[in-house]
Amino acid sequence: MTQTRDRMVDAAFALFDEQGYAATTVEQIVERAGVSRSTFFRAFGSKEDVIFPRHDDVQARIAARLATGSRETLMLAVTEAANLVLAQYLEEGPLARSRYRLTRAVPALRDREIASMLGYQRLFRDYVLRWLDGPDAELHAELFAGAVVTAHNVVLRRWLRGESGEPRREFAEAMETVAAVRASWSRHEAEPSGSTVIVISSDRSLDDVLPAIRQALGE
Amino acid sequence: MTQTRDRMVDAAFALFDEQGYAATTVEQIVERAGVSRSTFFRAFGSKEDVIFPRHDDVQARIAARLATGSRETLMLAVTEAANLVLAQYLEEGPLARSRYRLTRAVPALRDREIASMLGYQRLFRDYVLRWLDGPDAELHAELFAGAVVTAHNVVLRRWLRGESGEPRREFAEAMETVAAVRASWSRHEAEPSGSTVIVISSDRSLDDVLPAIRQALGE
DNA sequence: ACCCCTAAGAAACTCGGTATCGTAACGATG
DNA sequence: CATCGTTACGATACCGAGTTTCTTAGGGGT
Repeated sequence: MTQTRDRMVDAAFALFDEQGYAATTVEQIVERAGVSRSTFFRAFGSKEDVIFPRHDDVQARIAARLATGSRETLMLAVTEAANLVLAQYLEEGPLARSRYRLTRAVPALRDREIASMLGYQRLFRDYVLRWLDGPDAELHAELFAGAVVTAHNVVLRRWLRGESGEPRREFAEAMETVAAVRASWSRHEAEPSGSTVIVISSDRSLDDVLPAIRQALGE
Repeated sequence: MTQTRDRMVDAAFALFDEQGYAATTVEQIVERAGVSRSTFFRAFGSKEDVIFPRHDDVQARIAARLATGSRETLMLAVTEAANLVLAQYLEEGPLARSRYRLTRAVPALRDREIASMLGYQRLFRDYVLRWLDGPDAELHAELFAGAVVTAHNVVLRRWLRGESGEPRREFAEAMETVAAVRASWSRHEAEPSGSTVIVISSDRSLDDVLPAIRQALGE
């Protein structure tokens, strides 16, 4: 039953809040939840896993979302996949906040969460790599996936700390920065023609130079 | 003594190679090294730590390198700091290769290594953040630090797999890509004047449009 | 010869995690 | 209705990592 699972999660978080993570034994958790030790380890596998009860879910949902898509919808697919992660945290509400307190206090749990984020990042990277080519495809895929996860984490942490009221919008904005990053190299690998990025130095101001360029392009 | 430490490291890696990580007990390691269990845990703290014997060293050396520097030498400082990590691995030689095999095979160790890399990344981020400002400083610092570590890891993994003969040069090249990424947003926060990045779409070819732009700028 | 400090060993204990076996509930099938 | 397989849970015993505490040996300085 998923009920007993929830009871264990609740008992665990409550005890972690009261006594701290290390000071709480699995014994105490299962006692409060009214189940046996066997049941706990069957459900979670480890004491750490009870902190991230929906991790497998999210991983599966991301994989499902990324299973579709094409080269053109790459950015959209990854953005939506990252949104799945964000949505999961937002949905958890107070539970996510409790976890944040725990992961701030206990290095082992922080590492655990980082590792799970890196799991998502690997999914993104592998997906992106399917649609990239060229000698630096590996580097580009890795940088892009890393940037997406980083953008997500920055926004997520702001929300967890209560500094953000509109995390979804903030994430969308952060992803625009990431998109700019990607644009800075994406042209080098598969010039689709019709559009070009140029970087030039000039000591004239933007307002001064822009009309001249528009005119040159329009000519 | 650092000698007993080395003996334990050698014994541990040898046994991990022979029997695998999980199947090797600390008992067996200390027996082969000719020391007591107490000594092992005093030196390493955990069975996992023996895999990353120089981690604390590197962390300290990076912190020392980053202690100096200014806004202008930011990129140089971080590049050199990342080079310290790369140099440590290259110096370890076969030991680094053994560790790579282990971290590929044992998820717990892979997570452990990822966490240590993220430790470096945090150092980079905090350092970079000292020299950035603006509303998106946090995001930019995080993205930049992440990109540096990612670039390092891509090159390092290529070397660990034996696919790279010149990792130092490859890393320098990868850092050029990272520098380009940074350039794509660094202008937005502290316009130093005299130089501008412009992104424009046009259906004309680069060869066609470039002379026209040069002329417009030179006019 | 004395003291002090550090490195190492010994032994007992806690607790997370695994393996094995037993059993109650339940639906499908004959 | 009886039987069988499956699923979920409990009970017990065991392993091994990591901690704590106490003891011992060396080594260096006053």
